[in-house]
Amino acid sequence: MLTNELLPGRPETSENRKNTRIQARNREKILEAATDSFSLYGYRGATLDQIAAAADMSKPNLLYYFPSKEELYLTVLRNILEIWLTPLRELGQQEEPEPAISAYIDQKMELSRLYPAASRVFANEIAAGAPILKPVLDTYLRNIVVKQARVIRRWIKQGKMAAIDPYHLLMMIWAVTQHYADFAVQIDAVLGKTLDDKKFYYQARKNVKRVLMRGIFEAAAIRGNIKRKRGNGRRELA
Amino acid sequence: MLTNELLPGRPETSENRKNTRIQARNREKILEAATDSFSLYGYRGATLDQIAAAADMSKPNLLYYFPSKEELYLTVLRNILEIWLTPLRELGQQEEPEPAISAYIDQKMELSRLYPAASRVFANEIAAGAPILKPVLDTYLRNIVVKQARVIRRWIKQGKMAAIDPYHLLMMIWAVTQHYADFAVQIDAVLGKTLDDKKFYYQARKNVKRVLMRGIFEAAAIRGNIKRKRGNGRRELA
DNA sequence: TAGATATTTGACTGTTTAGTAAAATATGAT
DNA sequence: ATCATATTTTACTAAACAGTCAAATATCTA
Repeated sequence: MLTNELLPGRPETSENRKNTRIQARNREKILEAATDSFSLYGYRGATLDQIAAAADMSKPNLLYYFPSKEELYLTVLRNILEIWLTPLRELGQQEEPEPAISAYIDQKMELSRLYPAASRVFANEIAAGAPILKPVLDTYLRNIVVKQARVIRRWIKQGKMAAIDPYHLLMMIWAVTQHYADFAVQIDAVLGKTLDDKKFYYQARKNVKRVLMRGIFEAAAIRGNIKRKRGNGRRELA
Repeated sequence: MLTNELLPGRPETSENRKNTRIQARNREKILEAATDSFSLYGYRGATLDQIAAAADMSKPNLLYYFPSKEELYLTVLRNILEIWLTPLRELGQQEEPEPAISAYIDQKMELSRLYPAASRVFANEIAAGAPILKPVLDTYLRNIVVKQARVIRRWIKQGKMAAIDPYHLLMMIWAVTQHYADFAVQIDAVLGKTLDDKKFYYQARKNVKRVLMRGIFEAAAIRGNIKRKRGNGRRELA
């Protein structure tokens, strides 16, 4: 697993993990309960008593599977990172920007639908100053983003999309798609809908893509950019 | 103050608040420290000891000004609501959509720049299931949003903007603008910049508006919408 | 079925938490 | 300066917290 190296603590290996059915089932139950608790209350606000109760076992039993609250949190974060980074790595591997960005938005929306609690754990970790993830963001995430930004910049130079700064473009996509998970309660309060509602999910995705894709690929903007870009030699965008 | 009625607890009145200079100064110091703490750790994760230390006073002294942790949190939330709802109320009061939405995005970006910690407290409250704000979201926020959505729908019918569902449109604006506050640490880790950097702030705003405004006001999309809308009598958008 | 090992739990510890009580100190008006 | 009142602090409580320990129970293998 790639993310094993990205975070401290003792990752799962065949040596320190007993591979019984009970182990697998209970670890899964605990991780689910922990993701929910951390997503609601953050690392400090979540309690092992509560997580243990939600996983239907005693606290010492939970600590039999995860030696400490921090180790449990690290495991949750590792899983989230794995899920979150995969689509981003694939973004720049495609030839044409339109299907690439369209697919990326689809994937991010799907993640918000499938793992809303995980999204909130991530958001919480960032809001808390990323005490655990900071080193990963500084190095690993940064590298991926820089790489994807280069690809996007090439697409812009080729006149295939509007001259949007790649970094802000990526952040906008993250912001909009993750919003549906992170602010699900607010959306539910105002509209009475969540992404679990299929119709609402498709409607959200359609509107998001309509605005973003038009904003990025509007013909006039692309032509205008090429003309302007010819005039000066600056590499900096936006 | 409008938001006094929106949340429970004892709001500030001239009767229960002594209007001395010391009161005003210390209450302000406490609210600043509390906003920081709540933004980092959420309601449950924040501690009065820490807040008191950050405000340079003993915990009992803090409790002299705010009778409980919850009352302190309520006061912080009340301030945030006041700041956050004002621009939204003004959005639909203008005649033309383009300057209205443009100004709204500007205002939201400005709030993210000026009050990033407040933005994170709000995000945290929502992520935690909005235990306090739920009633406000269900009624007050919902009413404002429904009202603004009606105005936006009228603009669309008049062919002044593309047929984006007003609710999703508002959420996209919230998502993108608040992202710069809520994920400031991530942005700083990847780009080495925050909204405190003036150049970065203007660059962020320019790119955000470029994508969103084009997505909403692209000429072809608006014309296309009018033609389509003429064909059928459906009111539902998107 | 017996023995070894894996799993689970009740009872506990030391620490941190929100909040209290009462006394000490500072401030402002006369 | 004096007194009433406002502010601050020290010492405390009860509950909640992460984590330990040893004993009890379940499961698996021979």
